[in-house]
Amino acid sequence: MARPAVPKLSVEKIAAAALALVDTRGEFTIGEVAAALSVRPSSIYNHLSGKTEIIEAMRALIFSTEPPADTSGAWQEALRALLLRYRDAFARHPRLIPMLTAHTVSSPDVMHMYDDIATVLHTAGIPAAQLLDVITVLDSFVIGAALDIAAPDQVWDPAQARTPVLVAAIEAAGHGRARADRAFTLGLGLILGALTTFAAGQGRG
Amino acid sequence: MARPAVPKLSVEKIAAAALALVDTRGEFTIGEVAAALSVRPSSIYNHLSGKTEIIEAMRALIFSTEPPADTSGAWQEALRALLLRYRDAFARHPRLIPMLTAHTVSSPDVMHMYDDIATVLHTAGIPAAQLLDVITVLDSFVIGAALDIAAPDQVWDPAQARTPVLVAAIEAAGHGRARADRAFTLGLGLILGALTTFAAGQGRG
DNA sequence: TAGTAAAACGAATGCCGTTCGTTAACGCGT
DNA sequence: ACGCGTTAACGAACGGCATTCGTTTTACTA
Repeated sequence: MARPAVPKLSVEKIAAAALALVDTRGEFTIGEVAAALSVRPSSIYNHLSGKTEIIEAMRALIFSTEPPADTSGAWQEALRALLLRYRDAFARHPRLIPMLTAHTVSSPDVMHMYDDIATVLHTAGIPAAQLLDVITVLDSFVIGAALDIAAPDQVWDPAQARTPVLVAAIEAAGHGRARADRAFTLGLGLILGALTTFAAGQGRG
Repeated sequence: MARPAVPKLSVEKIAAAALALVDTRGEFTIGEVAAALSVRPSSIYNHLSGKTEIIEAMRALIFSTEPPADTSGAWQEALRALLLRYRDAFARHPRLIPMLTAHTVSSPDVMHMYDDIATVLHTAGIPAAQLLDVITVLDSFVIGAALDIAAPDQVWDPAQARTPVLVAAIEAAGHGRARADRAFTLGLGLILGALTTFAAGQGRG
Protein backbone atom coordinates (compact mmCIF):
# COMPACT_ATOMS: atom_id res chain seq x y z
CA MET A 1 0.00 0.00 0.00
CA ALA A 2 2.82 2.37 0.71
CA ARG A 3 6.02 2.50 -1.29
CA PRO A 4 6.07 -0.27 -3.91
CA ALA A 5 9.11 -2.33 -4.85
CA VAL A 6 9.08 -0.97 -8.38
CA PRO A 7 7.78 2.61 -8.73
CA LYS A 8 4.41 2.79 -10.39
CA LEU A 9 4.97 6.33 -11.65
CA SER A 10 7.53 8.37 -13.55
CA VAL A 11 7.46 11.68 -15.36
CA GLU A 12 7.43 9.91 -18.71
CA LYS A 13 4.59 7.59 -17.75
CA ILE A 14 2.50 10.48 -16.47
CA ALA A 15 3.14 12.50 -19.61
CA ALA A 16 2.31 9.54 -21.85
CA ALA A 17 -0.92 8.82 -20.00
CA ALA A 18 -1.99 12.45 -20.14
CA LEU A 19 -1.09 12.63 -23.82
CA ALA A 20 -3.21 9.58 -24.57
CA LEU A 21 -6.15 11.26 -22.86
CA VAL A 22 -5.61 14.49 -24.78
CA ASP A 23 -5.40 12.62 -28.07
CA THR A 24 -8.67 10.81 -27.50
CA ARG A 25 -10.75 13.18 -25.39
CA GLY A 26 -9.15 16.55 -26.08
CA GLU A 27 -8.63 17.28 -22.40
CA PHE A 28 -7.42 15.64 -19.22
CA THR A 29 -7.83 15.87 -15.48
CA ILE A 30 -5.43 14.80 -12.76
CA GLY A 31 -7.94 12.21 -11.67
CA GLU A 32 -8.16 10.69 -15.13
CA VAL A 33 -4.41 10.47 -15.47
CA ALA A 34 -4.19 8.84 -12.05
CA ALA A 35 -6.92 6.36 -12.91
CA ALA A 36 -5.19 5.45 -16.17
CA LEU A 37 -2.08 4.61 -14.17
CA SER A 38 -3.98 2.82 -11.37
CA VAL A 39 -2.87 5.40 -8.86
CA ARG A 40 -4.40 8.02 -6.59
CA PRO A 41 -4.33 11.66 -7.74
CA SER A 42 -2.12 12.80 -4.90
CA SER A 43 0.61 10.36 -5.90
CA ILE A 44 1.29 12.31 -9.05
CA TYR A 45 2.52 15.24 -6.98
CA ASN A 46 5.52 13.20 -5.89
CA HIS A 47 6.82 13.49 -9.47
CA LEU A 48 5.37 16.70 -10.87
CA SER A 49 4.27 19.78 -9.01
CA GLY A 50 1.03 20.42 -10.85
CA LYS A 51 -1.00 20.34 -14.01
CA THR A 52 1.11 22.87 -15.89
CA GLU A 53 4.19 20.73 -15.34
CA ILE A 54 2.33 17.79 -16.85
CA ILE A 55 1.70 19.88 -19.93
CA GLU A 56 5.38 20.80 -20.07
CA ALA A 57 6.27 17.13 -19.75
CA MET A 58 4.03 16.42 -22.73
CA ARG A 59 5.78 19.13 -24.71
CA ALA A 60 9.12 17.54 -24.00
CA LEU A 61 7.74 14.10 -24.83
CA ILE A 62 6.45 14.87 -28.30
CA PHE A 63 9.73 16.46 -29.33
CA SER A 64 12.04 13.88 -27.79
CA THR A 65 10.24 11.05 -29.57
CA GLU A 66 10.45 12.74 -32.96
CA PRO A 67 13.13 11.29 -35.31
CA PRO A 68 15.90 13.74 -36.26
CA ALA A 69 15.78 15.71 -39.49
CA ASP A 70 18.10 15.24 -42.44
CA THR A 71 20.12 18.43 -42.80
CA SER A 72 22.73 17.20 -45.28
CA GLY A 73 21.46 18.85 -48.46
CA ALA A 74 21.26 22.47 -49.56
CA TRP A 75 20.26 24.93 -46.89
CA GLN A 76 16.76 25.26 -48.33
CA GLU A 77 16.19 21.54 -48.06
CA ALA A 78 17.79 21.37 -44.63
CA LEU A 79 15.51 24.14 -43.43
CA ARG A 80 12.51 22.44 -45.00
CA ALA A 81 13.34 19.20 -43.19
CA LEU A 82 13.73 21.01 -39.86
CA LEU A 83 10.44 22.83 -40.18
CA LEU A 84 8.64 19.70 -41.29
CA ARG A 85 9.96 17.86 -38.27
CA TYR A 86 8.95 20.77 -36.05
CA ARG A 87 5.45 20.77 -37.42
CA ASP A 88 5.12 16.98 -37.43
CA ALA A 89 5.79 16.85 -33.71
CA PHE A 90 2.72 19.04 -33.21
CA ALA A 91 0.69 17.40 -35.93
CA ARG A 92 0.75 13.97 -34.30
CA HIS A 93 -1.21 15.41 -31.38
CA PRO A 94 -3.53 18.13 -32.68
CA ARG A 95 -5.61 18.40 -29.52
CA LEU A 96 -2.48 19.12 -27.49
CA ILE A 97 -1.48 22.21 -29.45
CA PRO A 98 -3.92 24.65 -27.83
CA MET A 99 -2.70 23.59 -24.41
CA LEU A 100 0.91 24.23 -25.39
CA THR A 101 0.13 27.68 -26.70
CA ALA A 102 -1.64 28.62 -23.46
CA HIS A 103 1.65 29.34 -21.72
CA THR A 104 4.85 29.55 -23.72
CA VAL A 105 7.88 28.01 -22.12
CA SER A 106 11.07 27.16 -23.96
CA SER A 107 11.73 23.49 -23.53
CA PRO A 108 15.32 22.32 -24.16
CA ASP A 109 14.25 20.29 -27.18
CA VAL A 110 12.56 23.27 -28.81
CA MET A 111 15.58 25.42 -28.04
CA HIS A 112 17.80 22.84 -29.68
CA MET A 113 15.66 23.06 -32.77
CA TYR A 114 16.15 26.81 -32.82
CA ASP A 115 19.88 26.16 -32.67
CA ASP A 116 19.67 24.01 -35.77
CA ILE A 117 17.52 26.52 -37.62
CA ALA A 118 19.88 29.35 -36.69
CA THR A 119 22.85 27.40 -37.99
CA VAL A 120 21.18 26.71 -41.30
CA LEU A 121 20.10 30.33 -41.70
CA HIS A 122 23.62 31.45 -40.91
CA THR A 123 25.09 29.32 -43.66
CA ALA A 124 22.42 30.74 -45.97
CA GLY A 125 23.88 34.17 -45.42
CA ILE A 126 21.20 35.72 -43.22
CA PRO A 127 22.93 38.45 -41.18
CA ALA A 128 22.88 38.18 -37.41
CA ALA A 129 20.89 41.40 -37.11
CA GLN A 130 17.87 39.75 -38.71
CA LEU A 131 18.42 36.15 -37.81
CA LEU A 132 16.09 36.05 -34.82
CA ASP A 133 13.40 37.88 -36.77
CA VAL A 134 13.55 35.24 -39.48
CA ILE A 135 13.37 32.49 -36.89
CA THR A 136 10.34 34.18 -35.37
CA VAL A 137 8.65 34.29 -38.75
CA LEU A 138 9.27 30.60 -39.28
CA ASP A 139 8.17 29.78 -35.74
CA SER A 140 4.98 31.80 -36.10
CA PHE A 141 4.04 30.06 -39.31
CA VAL A 142 4.69 26.58 -37.95
CA ILE A 143 2.70 27.15 -34.76
CA GLY A 144 -0.11 28.76 -36.68
CA ALA A 145 -0.18 25.84 -39.08
CA ALA A 146 -0.25 23.46 -36.14
CA LEU A 147 -3.30 25.23 -34.76
CA ASP A 148 -4.88 24.93 -38.18
CA ILE A 149 -4.67 21.17 -37.83
CA ALA A 150 -6.42 21.27 -34.46
CA ALA A 151 -9.33 23.19 -35.97
CA PRO A 152 -10.66 20.76 -38.54
CA ASP A 153 -13.04 22.36 -41.02
CA GLN A 154 -15.51 24.03 -38.72
CA VAL A 155 -13.95 27.36 -39.57
CA TRP A 156 -14.54 26.93 -43.27
CA ASP A 157 -18.28 26.90 -43.51
CA PRO A 158 -19.51 28.01 -46.94
CA ALA A 159 -22.80 29.13 -45.40
CA GLN A 160 -20.96 31.73 -43.34
CA ALA A 161 -19.13 33.21 -46.32
CA ARG A 162 -20.68 36.26 -47.94
CA THR A 163 -18.66 36.64 -51.14
CA PRO A 164 -19.00 34.10 -53.97
CA VAL A 165 -15.22 34.07 -54.27
CA LEU A 166 -14.76 32.70 -50.76
CA VAL A 167 -17.61 30.23 -51.19
CA ALA A 168 -16.01 28.87 -54.33
CA ALA A 169 -12.62 28.73 -52.63
CA ILE A 170 -14.01 26.77 -49.69
CA GLU A 171 -15.80 24.32 -51.95
CA ALA A 172 -12.73 23.92 -54.15
CA ALA A 173 -10.50 23.07 -51.21
CA GLY A 174 -10.52 19.60 -49.74
CA HIS A 175 -11.33 18.66 -46.17
CA GLY A 176 -9.62 17.69 -42.97
CA ARG A 177 -6.01 16.83 -42.58
CA ALA A 178 -5.23 16.68 -46.30
CA ARG A 179 -6.25 20.30 -46.72
CA ALA A 180 -4.13 21.42 -43.79
CA ASP A 181 -1.12 19.50 -45.08
CA ARG A 182 -1.49 20.99 -48.54
CA ALA A 183 -1.71 24.51 -47.17
CA PHE A 184 1.35 23.99 -45.01
CA THR A 185 3.36 22.67 -47.94
CA LEU A 186 2.34 25.65 -50.02
CA GLY A 187 3.28 28.12 -47.31
CA LEU A 188 6.58 26.39 -46.69
CA GLY A 189 7.46 26.70 -50.38
CA LEU A 190 6.48 30.35 -50.46
CA ILE A 191 8.53 31.22 -47.40
CA LEU A 192 11.58 29.27 -48.54
CA GLY A 193 11.44 30.97 -51.91
CA ALA A 194 11.18 34.37 -50.30
CA LEU A 195 14.06 33.54 -47.97
CA THR A 196 16.24 32.54 -50.91
CA THR A 197 15.64 35.91 -52.54
CA PHE A 198 16.16 37.64 -49.22
CA ALA A 199 19.44 35.86 -48.49
CA ALA A 200 20.75 36.63 -51.98
CA GLY A 201 19.90 40.30 -51.54
CA GLN A 202 21.67 40.40 -48.19
CA GLY A 203 24.76 38.78 -49.69
CA ARG A 204 24.99 41.39 -52.43
CA GLY A 205 24.14 44.42 -50.31
CA MET B 1 -33.38 43.27 -5.95
CA ALA B 2 -35.12 41.31 -8.64
CA ARG B 3 -35.54 42.59 -12.18
CA PRO B 4 -34.25 46.18 -12.39
CA ALA B 5 -35.81 48.96 -14.46
CA VAL B 6 -32.71 49.24 -16.62
CA PRO B 7 -30.83 45.94 -17.14
CA LYS B 8 -27.49 45.85 -15.36
CA LEU B 9 -26.02 43.35 -17.79
CA SER B 10 -25.61 42.81 -21.52
CA VAL B 11 -23.41 40.60 -23.66
CA GLU B 12 -21.21 43.54 -24.55
CA LYS B 13 -20.80 44.66 -20.96
CA ILE B 14 -19.90 41.16 -19.84
CA ALA B 15 -17.37 40.79 -22.65
CA ALA B 16 -15.83 44.18 -21.92
CA ALA B 17 -15.51 43.44 -18.21
CA ALA B 18 -13.94 40.05 -18.88
CA LEU B 19 -11.59 41.58 -21.43
CA ALA B 20 -10.43 44.19 -18.93
CA LEU B 21 -9.63 41.41 -16.49
CA VAL B 22 -7.73 39.44 -19.11
CA ASP B 23 -5.73 42.48 -20.13
CA THR B 24 -4.64 43.23 -16.60
CA ARG B 25 -4.53 39.85 -14.87
CA GLY B 26 -4.18 37.45 -17.77
CA GLU B 27 -7.16 35.39 -16.69
CA PHE B 28 -10.70 35.76 -15.45
CA THR B 29 -13.31 33.95 -13.40
CA ILE B 30 -17.06 34.26 -13.53
CA GLY B 31 -17.01 35.64 -10.02
CA GLU B 32 -14.54 38.36 -10.93
CA VAL B 33 -16.57 39.43 -13.95
CA ALA B 34 -19.71 39.50 -11.82
CA ALA B 35 -18.00 41.55 -9.13
CA ALA B 36 -16.71 44.04 -11.71
CA LEU B 37 -20.31 44.56 -12.83
CA SER B 38 -21.74 44.62 -9.28
CA VAL B 39 -23.74 41.49 -9.96
CA ARG B 40 -23.97 37.93 -8.69
CA PRO B 41 -22.30 35.19 -10.74
CA SER B 42 -25.55 33.42 -11.51
CA SER B 43 -26.95 36.54 -13.16
CA ILE B 44 -24.47 36.21 -16.00
CA TYR B 45 -26.13 33.00 -17.11
CA ASN B 46 -29.21 34.97 -18.10
CA HIS B 47 -27.18 36.42 -20.98
CA LEU B 48 -24.49 33.87 -21.79
CA SER B 49 -24.54 30.15 -21.26
CA GLY B 50 -21.06 29.71 -19.86
CA LYS B 51 -17.43 30.68 -19.78
CA THR B 52 -16.66 29.62 -23.33
CA GLU B 53 -19.39 31.89 -24.63
CA ILE B 54 -17.82 34.78 -22.76
CA ILE B 55 -14.59 34.07 -24.60
CA GLU B 56 -16.45 34.02 -27.90
CA ALA B 57 -18.07 37.33 -26.99
CA MET B 58 -14.59 38.74 -26.39
CA ARG B 59 -13.48 37.48 -29.79
CA ALA B 60 -16.37 39.28 -31.43
CA LEU B 61 -15.68 42.41 -29.39
CA ILE B 62 -12.05 42.89 -30.36
CA PHE B 63 -12.85 42.56 -34.05
CA SER B 64 -15.97 44.70 -34.07
CA THR B 65 -14.14 47.58 -32.38
CA GLU B 66 -11.26 47.50 -34.85
CA PRO B 67 -11.32 50.30 -37.47
CA PRO B 68 -11.69 49.13 -41.08
CA ALA B 69 -8.69 48.63 -43.32
CA ASP B 70 -7.86 50.74 -46.37
CA THR B 71 -8.09 48.46 -49.41
CA SER B 72 -7.99 51.11 -52.10
CA GLY B 73 -4.41 50.64 -53.32
CA ALA B 74 -2.66 47.84 -55.19
CA TRP B 75 -3.63 44.35 -54.09
CA GLN B 76 -0.37 43.89 -52.21
CA GLU B 77 -1.01 46.99 -50.14
CA ALA B 78 -4.66 46.12 -49.65
CA LEU B 79 -3.67 42.68 -48.40
CA ARG B 80 -1.03 44.19 -46.17
CA ALA B 81 -3.61 46.51 -44.64
CA LEU B 82 -6.05 43.66 -44.05
CA LEU B 83 -3.46 41.46 -42.39
CA LEU B 84 -2.19 44.33 -40.27
CA ARG B 85 -5.71 45.00 -39.08
CA TYR B 86 -6.20 41.32 -38.39
CA ARG B 87 -3.08 41.14 -36.32
CA ASP B 88 -3.69 44.46 -34.57
CA ALA B 89 -7.00 43.21 -33.23
CA PHE B 90 -5.10 40.44 -31.48
CA ALA B 91 -2.13 42.58 -30.56
CA ARG B 92 -4.19 44.98 -28.46
CA HIS B 93 -4.99 42.14 -26.09
CA PRO B 94 -2.02 39.80 -25.96
CA ARG B 95 -3.19 37.83 -22.93
CA LEU B 96 -6.42 36.99 -24.68
CA ILE B 97 -4.81 35.25 -27.64
CA PRO B 98 -4.07 31.91 -25.92
CA MET B 99 -7.69 31.72 -24.80
CA LEU B 100 -8.92 32.28 -28.34
CA THR B 101 -6.70 29.56 -29.75
CA ALA B 102 -7.98 27.06 -27.19
CA HIS B 103 -11.10 26.36 -29.22
CA THR B 104 -11.38 27.67 -32.75
CA VAL B 105 -14.77 29.01 -33.73
CA SER B 106 -15.42 31.20 -36.74
CA SER B 107 -16.99 34.42 -35.56
CA PRO B 108 -18.88 36.43 -38.18
CA ASP B 109 -16.36 39.24 -38.01
CA VAL B 110 -13.44 36.91 -38.68
CA MET B 111 -15.39 35.33 -41.52
CA HIS B 112 -15.99 38.74 -43.00
CA MET B 113 -12.28 39.36 -42.91
CA TYR B 114 -11.74 36.15 -44.83
CA ASP B 115 -14.19 37.45 -47.39
CA ASP B 116 -12.13 40.58 -47.87
CA ILE B 117 -8.88 38.64 -48.11
CA ALA B 118 -10.41 36.24 -50.63
CA THR B 119 -11.57 39.13 -52.79
CA VAL B 120 -8.15 40.72 -52.80
CA LEU B 121 -6.44 37.44 -53.62
CA HIS B 122 -8.91 36.86 -56.42
CA THR B 123 -8.08 40.18 -58.03
CA ALA B 124 -4.41 39.30 -57.65
CA GLY B 125 -4.98 36.33 -59.91
CA ILE B 126 -4.77 33.48 -57.39
CA PRO B 127 -6.82 30.61 -58.84
CA ALA B 128 -9.77 29.29 -56.87
CA ALA B 129 -8.14 25.90 -56.50
CA GLN B 130 -5.44 27.37 -54.25
CA LEU B 131 -7.23 30.34 -52.79
CA LEU B 132 -8.18 28.73 -49.49
CA ASP B 133 -4.69 27.32 -49.09
CA VAL B 134 -3.23 30.79 -49.46
CA ILE B 135 -5.72 32.16 -46.95
CA THR B 136 -4.75 29.39 -44.56
CA VAL B 137 -1.09 30.31 -44.93
CA LEU B 138 -1.82 33.94 -44.16
CA ASP B 139 -4.09 33.01 -41.28
CA SER B 140 -1.49 30.69 -39.79
CA PHE B 141 1.19 33.34 -39.92
CA VAL B 142 -0.98 36.01 -38.35
CA ILE B 143 -2.16 33.80 -35.51
CA GLY B 144 1.34 32.54 -34.89
CA ALA B 145 2.61 36.11 -34.82
CA ALA B 146 -0.13 37.02 -32.39
CA LEU B 147 0.99 34.27 -30.05
CA ASP B 148 4.53 35.58 -30.36
CA ILE B 149 3.32 38.83 -28.85
CA ALA B 150 1.78 37.02 -25.90
CA ALA B 151 5.09 35.31 -25.15
CA PRO B 152 7.39 38.22 -24.38
CA ASP B 153 11.06 37.26 -24.39
CA GLN B 154 11.08 34.31 -22.04
CA VAL B 155 11.55 32.01 -24.99
CA TRP B 156 14.66 33.77 -26.15
CA ASP B 157 17.06 33.11 -23.33
CA PRO B 158 20.70 33.26 -24.51
CA ALA B 159 21.70 30.94 -21.67
CA GLN B 160 19.57 28.18 -23.16
CA ALA B 161 21.09 28.47 -26.63
CA ARG B 162 23.93 26.09 -27.44
CA THR B 163 25.28 27.46 -30.70
CA PRO B 164 27.12 30.80 -30.78
CA VAL B 165 25.11 31.74 -33.84
CA LEU B 166 21.85 31.64 -31.94
CA VAL B 167 23.34 33.41 -28.94
CA ALA B 168 24.52 36.23 -31.17
CA ALA B 169 21.16 36.38 -32.90
CA ILE B 170 19.30 36.65 -29.62
CA GLU B 171 21.59 39.37 -28.34
CA ALA B 172 21.39 41.26 -31.61
CA ALA B 173 17.60 41.28 -31.57
CA GLY B 174 15.72 43.76 -29.42
CA HIS B 175 13.24 42.97 -26.70
CA GLY B 176 9.53 42.93 -26.08
CA ARG B 177 6.91 44.29 -28.34
CA ALA B 178 9.30 46.09 -30.69
CA ARG B 179 11.00 42.82 -31.57
CA ALA B 180 7.69 41.11 -32.24
CA ASP B 181 6.52 43.98 -34.42
CA ARG B 182 9.73 43.95 -36.43
CA ALA B 183 9.54 40.23 -37.00
CA PHE B 184 5.93 40.47 -38.13
CA THR B 185 6.74 43.25 -40.58
CA LEU B 186 9.59 41.22 -41.99
CA GLY B 187 7.45 38.14 -42.41
CA LEU B 188 4.66 40.11 -43.97
CA GLY B 189 7.05 41.50 -46.56
CA LEU B 190 8.47 38.07 -47.31
CA ILE B 191 5.06 36.50 -47.78
CA LEU B 192 3.72 39.36 -49.90
CA GLY B 193 6.79 39.17 -52.12
CA ALA B 194 6.40 35.42 -52.50
CA LEU B 195 2.70 35.82 -53.28
CA THR B 196 3.48 38.36 -55.99
CA THR B 197 5.81 35.89 -57.66
CA PHE B 198 3.29 33.12 -57.16
CA ALA B 199 0.42 35.10 -58.65
CA ALA B 200 2.51 36.09 -61.64
CA GLY B 201 3.45 32.46 -62.24
CA GLN B 202 -0.19 31.37 -62.04
CA GLY B 203 -1.18 34.06 -64.48
CA ARG B 204 1.34 32.88 -67.04
CA GLY B 205 0.82 29.14 -66.48
C1' DT C 1 -55.68 44.29 -16.72
C1' DA C 2 -53.99 39.70 -16.71
C1' DG C 3 -50.44 36.71 -17.99
C1' DT C 4 -45.92 35.63 -19.82
C1' DA C 5 -41.14 36.60 -20.30
C1' DA C 6 -36.99 38.71 -18.52
C1' DA C 7 -33.48 39.45 -15.25
C1' DA C 8 -31.95 39.78 -11.02
C1' DC C 9 -30.78 36.96 -6.53
C1' DG C 10 -29.45 33.13 -3.12
C1' DA C 11 -28.53 28.54 -2.12
C1' DA C 12 -26.76 24.38 -3.32
C1' DT C 13 -24.08 20.99 -6.01
C1' DG C 14 -20.27 18.64 -7.80
C1' DC C 15 -15.99 18.55 -9.90
C1' DC C 16 -11.21 19.27 -9.61
C1' DG C 17 -6.63 20.81 -8.36
C1' DT C 18 -3.85 20.86 -4.56
C1' DT C 19 -2.00 20.15 0.23
C1' DC C 20 -0.85 17.66 4.25
C1' DG C 21 0.01 13.99 7.34
C1' DT C 22 0.87 9.02 7.44
C1' DT C 23 2.94 4.78 6.18
C1' DA C 24 6.05 1.56 4.52
C1' DA C 25 9.73 0.07 1.59
C1' DC C 26 14.12 1.22 -0.57
C1' DG C 27 19.15 2.31 -0.26
C1' DC C 28 23.08 4.19 1.80
C1' DG C 29 26.63 4.59 5.36
C1' DT C 30 28.75 2.73 9.31
C1' DA D 1 23.65 -6.44 9.56
C1' DC D 2 21.49 -2.42 11.39
C1' DG D 3 19.62 2.11 11.64
C1' DC D 4 18.16 6.11 9.29
C1' DG D 5 17.01 9.40 5.96
C1' DT D 6 14.63 9.45 1.56
C1' DT D 7 11.24 8.05 -1.61
C1' DA D 8 6.76 7.13 -3.19
C1' DA D 9 2.62 5.50 -2.37
C1' DC D 10 -2.15 6.47 0.14
C1' DG D 11 -6.35 8.80 2.30
C1' DA D 12 -8.67 12.71 3.92
C1' DA D 13 -9.72 17.24 3.59
C1' DC D 14 -9.88 21.98 1.82
C1' DG D 15 -11.09 25.61 -1.15
C1' DG D 16 -12.22 27.53 -5.44
C1' DC D 17 -15.06 27.75 -9.19
C1' DA D 18 -18.37 26.86 -12.91
C1' DT D 19 -22.91 25.74 -13.24
C1' DT D 20 -27.91 24.78 -12.04
C1' DC D 21 -32.27 25.56 -10.01
C1' DG D 22 -36.00 27.70 -7.73
C1' DT D 23 -37.69 32.23 -6.30
C1' DT D 24 -38.89 36.91 -6.75
C1' DT D 25 -39.95 41.07 -8.69
C1' DT D 26 -40.30 43.83 -12.59
C1' DA D 27 -41.16 44.84 -17.51
C1' DC D 28 -43.65 43.99 -21.69
C1' DT D 29 -47.71 42.50 -24.47
C1' DA D 30 -52.15 40.91 -25.89
